[in-house]
Amino acid sequence: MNIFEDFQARVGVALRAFAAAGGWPADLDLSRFAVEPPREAAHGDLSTNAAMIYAREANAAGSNPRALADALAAALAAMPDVETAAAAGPGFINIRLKPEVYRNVLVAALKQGADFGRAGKSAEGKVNVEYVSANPTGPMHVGHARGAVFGDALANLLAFAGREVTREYYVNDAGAQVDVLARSAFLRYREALGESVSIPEGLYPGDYLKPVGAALAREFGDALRDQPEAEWLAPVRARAIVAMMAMIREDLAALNIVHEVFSSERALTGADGGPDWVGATIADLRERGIVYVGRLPPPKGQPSDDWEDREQTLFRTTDFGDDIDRPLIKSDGGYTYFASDIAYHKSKIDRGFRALIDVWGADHGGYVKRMQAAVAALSGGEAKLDVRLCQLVRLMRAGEPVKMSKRSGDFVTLREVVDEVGADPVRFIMLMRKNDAPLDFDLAKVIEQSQDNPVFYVQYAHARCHSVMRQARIAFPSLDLEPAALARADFRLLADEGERGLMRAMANFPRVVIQAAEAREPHRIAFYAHDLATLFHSHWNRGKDASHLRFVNEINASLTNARLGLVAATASVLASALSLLGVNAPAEMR
RNA sequence: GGCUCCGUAGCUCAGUUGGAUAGAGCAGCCGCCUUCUAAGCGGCAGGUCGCAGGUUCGAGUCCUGCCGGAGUCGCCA
Repeated sequence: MNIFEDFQARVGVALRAFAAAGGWPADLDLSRFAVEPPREAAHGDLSTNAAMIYAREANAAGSNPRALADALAAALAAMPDVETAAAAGPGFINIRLKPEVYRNVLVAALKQGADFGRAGKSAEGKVNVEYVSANPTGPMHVGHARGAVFGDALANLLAFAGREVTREYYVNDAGAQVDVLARSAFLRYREALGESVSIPEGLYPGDYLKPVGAALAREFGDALRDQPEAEWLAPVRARAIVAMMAMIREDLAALNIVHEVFSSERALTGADGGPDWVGATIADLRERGIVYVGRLPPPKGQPSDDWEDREQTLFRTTDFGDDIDRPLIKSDGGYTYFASDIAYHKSKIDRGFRALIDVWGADHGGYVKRMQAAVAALSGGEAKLDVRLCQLVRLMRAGEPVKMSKRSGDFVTLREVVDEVGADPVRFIMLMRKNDAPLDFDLAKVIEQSQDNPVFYVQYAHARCHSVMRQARIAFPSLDLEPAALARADFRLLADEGERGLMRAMANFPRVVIQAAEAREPHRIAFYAHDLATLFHSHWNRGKDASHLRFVNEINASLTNARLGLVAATASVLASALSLLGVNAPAEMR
C-alpha cells in the first residue's frame, strides 16, 4: 500500500470537481501536483502543493488560490481516515492522518513481507539493463565494480518497481584487444611447454593467463607451437575468451552479480562464419540514406599528426542530435566499435525492448549522443536509450591514493578488494554515492567496523531487530512471533512518537522505491535504509532511560506483541531495502 | 577551443524532479555502558548553496554568461 499514491488520487478527484465547477479548460493536465511528506514533521503526515500549482488557473476562472486550497482541504478533511487538513504557509495543504492509517501500513508490511513496497506490474513494459561489459582480456578491476554494482542495484530496483528487467552483458570479443589477448596466451602456452618467455611491451603480462597456457598445452600438446599465427590465432583466441569470461563471471559472482544474457560482439560481425549482422545493419541504414560516404573535418583541439583526410563510410548521426557524423569502417577495412555497437543495439530493439539502459564509465561520456542517435534511427524514435554514467573510482588506502598502473604488480583487481573487505561494504559504499559524483574508495575505512561505516550501521539495525525478537522469545516463550500472527496485534498501543516515526518512515518506503526507480538512482535506497536505521537505533536507545519504552515489556504481553510487530516490520523493510542494494541483512553481527 | 558532468558546513556527501526555517556522517567540544549487543544514543558549534544576472507566487534545484575542477574530442573499446 502506498498512501502517497492513494492521496494523489484523492486530491485529483477533488481538484477535478473544483475545475469542473469553475469551468477550467477541459484539456488541462490536472496531475502536475505532488503529495509528499512535509519536510517539517510538525506540518503533519502529508502535504500537497496542488493549490499553488493551479493558482493561475484558479485566478483565470474568476476564483483564487485560497478558495481552491480551502475547497481541497475541506474535501480531504471530510474523509474518514483524515484527522485534519488545512491550508498553510504559501498555500500548502497539510494533512494529518488518523493513526489507523499507519496501523494498516504496519499490517501490510508484516503480511506482505519482502513484497511490501513492490509496485504493481508496470504498463511501460520490459527494460534492458546493460552493465559491466568489461573487455574479456583480464580480471575486473575496481573501476569496473562501480558500474557493476550500480547496474545490478538499478536492475533490482526497476524489477521491484514493476518493470520486467533483463540484465545483459555485452562481450567485446571482436576487436584488436582480443587478438592481443590471444598472442599473450600463446606465449603462456609456449611457457607451459617448457620455454622460458618474456612478455613484450603491448601484450598482457598478468599471471592470470598462465592457466590458459597450461590448458592449451594439455589440449594441443606442441601441435600449435611451430604453426604460423594465422593457424593458431583463432583457436587460442576462442579458448582465451572463454577462460576470461569464466573468470569475470566468478568475479561478478563474488559481488552477487549475475547477468541473464551475454551478447557476443564477435557473433554480430560474422567473424567466425555466422551471418554478418553488422554489415546487414549498415546496408539497411545505407538504403534509408542514413549511411553515406563522405569526408569529416579534422578533429578540433589538439592537432594530431596521423590525421589523414579520406573518404569513409559515415553514419548521419547529426540528423538525430549528434554533433558530427561518425565513421563505421576503419582504415583497415574492419568495423569500428560504433558500427558493431549499432548492430548490438538493433538486436536489443529486435528482441522487443523499447526501453534501453546502458551503464558506462564517465570516460565514455562523449559516446552517448551518437549511441542515442543510432537508437533513434534504428527504431524510428520508438526506442529510448538512457545512458547512466558512473564516475571513476579513486582507490585509497588510509587516505593515500593507491596507484593503478597497467603493469601487473600495481594492478588492484576487484577480486582482491572483495576478498579484503567483503562484498557487502563494497556494494553499499559504492551505492551511497550518486552515480555521477566521483567516489573515493578507501580500503582502510571500508573494512573498518565502526560508526564511520554506514554498512555496518544499517546491518546492525537489522541485527538489533532480530536480537529484540530473540529476547522476546526468552521472556514470552509462548508468544507467536511469526509475521502473520504479529499482524493481528493491537497496534493502537503504539502511541509513542518514536514508534510513530518508524511507522511513518515505513509508509514512505513504497514511494521512495518508485521515485528512485523513476530517477534511476539506487543511492536513494541506500539513504533511505540509513535513515530508517537511524530512527530505529534512536528509539531503541530511548528505552535505556525510559524503560517503559522498551520493546519487550515483561509484565505486558499485548503491548510487547504490538511492539514486536513494529520491530518485525522494521526488520522486514530494512531487509527489503538492503536486498535491493544486493547487501545481506544478517540476523546477528558476530 | 567544442561537448558532458561536478562545485552545498573544516572534510566526505544528501537535498523528495520548483516548495515552508538548506540536512546527515566524519573531525571538534559536552554528556550517556549494573541496559533488549555502546558496531549504539543525546546535545553544542559550524553556511554569501562557486560568482553575476534571468524566469515566477517561490530557485541549492530551471535558463544565460563567467570562474574553478574532472572526463572526452575520426580509424581503442
